Amino acid sequence: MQDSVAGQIAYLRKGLAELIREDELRERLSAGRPLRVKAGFDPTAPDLHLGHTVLLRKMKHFQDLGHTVIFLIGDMTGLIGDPTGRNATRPPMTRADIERNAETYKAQVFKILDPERTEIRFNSTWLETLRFEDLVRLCSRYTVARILERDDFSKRFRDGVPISVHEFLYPLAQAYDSVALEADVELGGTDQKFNLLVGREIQKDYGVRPQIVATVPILEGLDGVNKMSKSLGNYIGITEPPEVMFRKVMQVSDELMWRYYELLTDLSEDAVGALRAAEKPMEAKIGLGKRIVADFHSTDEAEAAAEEFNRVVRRKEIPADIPTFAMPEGVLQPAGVRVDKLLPRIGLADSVSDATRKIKSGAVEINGTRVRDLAYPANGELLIQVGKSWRRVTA
RNA sequence: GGACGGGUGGCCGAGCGGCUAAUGGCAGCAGACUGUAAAUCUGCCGCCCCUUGUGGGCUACGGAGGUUCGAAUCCUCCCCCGUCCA
Repeated sequence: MQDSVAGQIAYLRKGLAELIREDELRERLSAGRPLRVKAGFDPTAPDLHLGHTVLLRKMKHFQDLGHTVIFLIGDMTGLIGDPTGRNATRPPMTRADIERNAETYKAQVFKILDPERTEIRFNSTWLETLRFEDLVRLCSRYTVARILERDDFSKRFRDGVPISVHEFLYPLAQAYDSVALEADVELGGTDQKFNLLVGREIQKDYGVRPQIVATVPILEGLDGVNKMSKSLGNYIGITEPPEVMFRKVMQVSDELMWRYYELLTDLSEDAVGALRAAEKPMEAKIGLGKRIVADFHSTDEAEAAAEEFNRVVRRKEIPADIPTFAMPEGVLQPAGVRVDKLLPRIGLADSVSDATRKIKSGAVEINGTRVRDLAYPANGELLIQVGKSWRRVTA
C-alpha cells in the first residue's frame, strides 16, 4: 500500500470500461485499509477461457496493491441461471459437484490470482439460511419497473420472450451477496453493470456502505463478433496446450488482435500503439501469441509453440507431435483399411457418414496422398491428415 | 377462466396432404486462394449398411392417438409459449 492514492487509481483504472464512482474509490483508498473486492462466478462453468481472464487480471491488479479479492462462487444463484435468455430453473448441484468445481476453479484461477490475497466464498452460505420472510423483505426493496430497466429484461419483455419471475431474483440475490460480504468494490463484465448497481441500492437499504462498481469490457471471441464463450466454440481455454493456444491466437483477425493486446497483456496503450505502427500484423500476432502462451505456460513453451506453428502452418510441414492410435477392431477388411470406419474412431470425423463425406470431398490425405476411395490398401503405418488435424495409426 | 396466434434440423426461419432428410440465412466442416487471419469462391452439412449407386434401411418437424395408399402438413386430446380480455 505504499503507492499513492492517485497512483493506485491510475493503475486500477486502466482497461476498465466503467468506474462508479471514482471519487468514492479515492475516498476509500485514502483510508489506507485493504479493500474487499468481490467478483462472482458461475458454479457450473469451471472451464475458464481468456474471456474470464480479463476480469481475473483486473482482480489481480487490486491484489497487486494489497487489497483482498473475494472469489465468490454463486452456487445458490446458479439455481436461477444467469437470466440472459431462455432458461428454466437449473437443477440444484450437489455439494460434491460444487466442491469439485471449486477445486477446478482454484487450479485455474491461481494461474493469475495471488492465493494469499484471495478468499473463496459460496453464496449459499448466507442465501440458504434466508427465511421466506427475509426474501419478501429483500424483494420489497426493489420495484418491477426498475428491474425491467435492465436491458435484456426490457428487450425480452418487449419482444414477448418469456421472463420467469424467479429470474427477477437473480439481481437481488447478487446484491444481497454484497450486503453479506460488505464488499467495498464489485467487479464484473459490462454485462453485469445492472446487477452491480442493484448491489449499491440494496446495500444502502441494509445499512452497508454502497460498493464501488467497476466493469471490464467483454472480450470478443475468436470470431471477433460474439463474446468469447465455450458454447459458441470461439474461445481459448486457459488450460489448453501451448500449440493450441498459439494457433488459436493466430486465427483471430488482425483487427481483433489489437483488442487482445489491450485486454490480455500488460502493455500500456502507448506500447500497443507503437507496436501497431511499427510491426507487420503477422509479427505482432506472433508476439501476442507468445505472450499469451507464456502467461499460462512458460516462455520456452511459447517459443516452441511459435516454432511449431511456423513448421506446420506456414511451411506446411508435418507436426512434431501427432496423436498415435492402434488400428481399431473391424477397420481392417479384405479390401484394405476402411478409412470411413477409421476416421470417427480416431477423432477425425463425427460419424461414419461424416467421414464418407470428407473422403468424397477430398479432405483426407494418407501418407501424403489424397484419398478418394473408402478403402485404403493396408501397408504398415498410416499418417492421416484431415484439415488441420493429423493422426498416426500403427498397424 | 375466455378469445386469438404459435411450437420445424445447432440457431433463425420457409413449407401447410405425396416431387420433403425437409427452401433460405447464420453457424460449422472441407477445398481453392493468402503473410497468420479476414474477405471471396466451391463443395458438404441426420444416422447406419453395402467400396457407393439416379442403392438400401432407420430416425426427425412439441407429445400421444387418429384419418389416409401416403402427414411436418388434416382431425382429436394433452403439454408448452405469447398477445389481448377477465
